Amino acid sequence: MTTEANHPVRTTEKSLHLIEKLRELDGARIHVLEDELEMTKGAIHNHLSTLRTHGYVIKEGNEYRLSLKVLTLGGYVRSNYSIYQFGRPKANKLAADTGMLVNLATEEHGQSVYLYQARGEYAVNLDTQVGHRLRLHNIAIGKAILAYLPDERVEAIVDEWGLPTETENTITDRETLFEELESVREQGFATDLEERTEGLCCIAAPIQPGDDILGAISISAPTSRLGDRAFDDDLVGQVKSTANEIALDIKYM
Amino acid sequence: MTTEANHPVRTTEKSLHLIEKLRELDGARIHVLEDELEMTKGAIHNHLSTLRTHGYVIKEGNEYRLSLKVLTLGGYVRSNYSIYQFGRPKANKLAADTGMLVNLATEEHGQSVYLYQARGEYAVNLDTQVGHRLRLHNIAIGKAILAYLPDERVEAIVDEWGLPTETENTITDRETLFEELESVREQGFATDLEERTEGLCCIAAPIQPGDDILGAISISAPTSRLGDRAFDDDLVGQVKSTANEIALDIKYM
DNA sequence: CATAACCGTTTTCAATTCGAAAACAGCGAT
DNA sequence: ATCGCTGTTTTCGAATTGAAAACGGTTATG
Repeated sequence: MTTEANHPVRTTEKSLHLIEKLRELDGARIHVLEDELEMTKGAIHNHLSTLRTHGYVIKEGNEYRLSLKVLTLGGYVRSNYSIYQFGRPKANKLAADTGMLVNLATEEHGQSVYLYQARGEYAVNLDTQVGHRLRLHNIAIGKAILAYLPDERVEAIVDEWGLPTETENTITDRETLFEELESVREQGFATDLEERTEGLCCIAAPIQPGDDILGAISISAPTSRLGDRAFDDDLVGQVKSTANEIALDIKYM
Repeated sequence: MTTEANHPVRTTEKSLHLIEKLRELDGARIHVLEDELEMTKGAIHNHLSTLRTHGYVIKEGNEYRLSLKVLTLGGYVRSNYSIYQFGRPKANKLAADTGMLVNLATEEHGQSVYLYQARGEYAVNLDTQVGHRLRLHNIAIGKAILAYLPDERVEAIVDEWGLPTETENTITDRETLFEELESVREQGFATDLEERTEGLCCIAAPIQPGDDILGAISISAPTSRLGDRAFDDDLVGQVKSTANEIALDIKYM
């Protein structure tokens, strides 16, 4: 899967590098960018002015930074995902019913991308936010997605992103991963037992209205809370049926 | 306030036009873009391939569309706003306490940009979403912001965006607007009584940790519900004190 | 089933445009 | 008042873009 343009537009690439760098540095002055990128200050100035004219960049004093235009754009893109449109109200309900943190995510470029979060009364505060991208192998949402992708796709994703260790519970070899995915398919849901974050567990179910997997929904909670309540409240059942409802809404929309 | 680059990078502008168009059309094929933009298909192909290499565009069959990379970027930009960082937990609490829809917004380019929404138990479903941009003159959040901007800034914003009618309650002349803003300053909060949307009312308070106004927080509810509960629950007081808490958190962070 | 129409991709090369370098201007510090 | 630092502007040679045409793959049509 090579995505090299065979006739790349170099000028556009320079602008994109500039955008990346502004993000990385949370804004910067021109002479700083001059050191970071291989461009002269005259060129940087031209690019930044152009991006500014079009509303992508804001200048405060001599500091340039990305504007909220990207947030606006991102909102538009997100609103086209049926899993977001139909999943949002269901995620709200699941959060209200369980009191937990509910996540809605899809797959892009072999990563999970968080589309929405709903917070119940006792929702944990996590490092994950809308737009964040995580690897798929060590989170419940990720494994719920991987389980319903073709094997060769999973192989390619593991090739690209690896199986890096995050906690002592992280799955780090392919064989174990494929066994796990098989058991996800048998059970219809995936779990994350402190595989990415110490003390945090998740339960996820796939959202699959047709042949293709569109994403997954999960609940996250501290290990103690999930352990206590998982069976009493049939949390697994709630997550699975929410995922099913979303899938049905999408299928017959 | 002219933001014309005096040496614009035309190639970058072409890519940006392409991005805008993809957003507008929610994705498109090359020959459609050829009709919409003044570019040949060869050029469009080069630009799209370049944007794709860098992850901004996705190709599905022969259809090109914007990827979630912009959502990711937008998330990073948003997380740099202190009003978001500190306002998010407070907005969650206000939503839980009042059961309503809570909005957090800032100003950019003379518009309001929604940074966050928190949903209480009885929150209305609205057309506003994170990232959306609205005019300032006919929403509570907007007037709460305008009231604490310098007069000449307000004038400039009205010059740029006008005071278009949305409902019969919309303020449409400058004099009334400035009177309203004066009363917002006296009272320390702003209201929207069906000025943008029939049947919807809002209460907003400014977030101003220092000399500059950073944004505002509001609650939205159907006219009937707000009317019933506004006085009983001292909703105005709750919104104002939440705004104050956020401002203090930011000031002494 | 053959053929045509259509459309995305590639190639070539002339015209455009970009940006390196240098000069300028504005601000802050000394 | 002067110097130094940086952002902006200008100029013009060099790099790159993209118009046009050819190609090739896919879908529609007779």
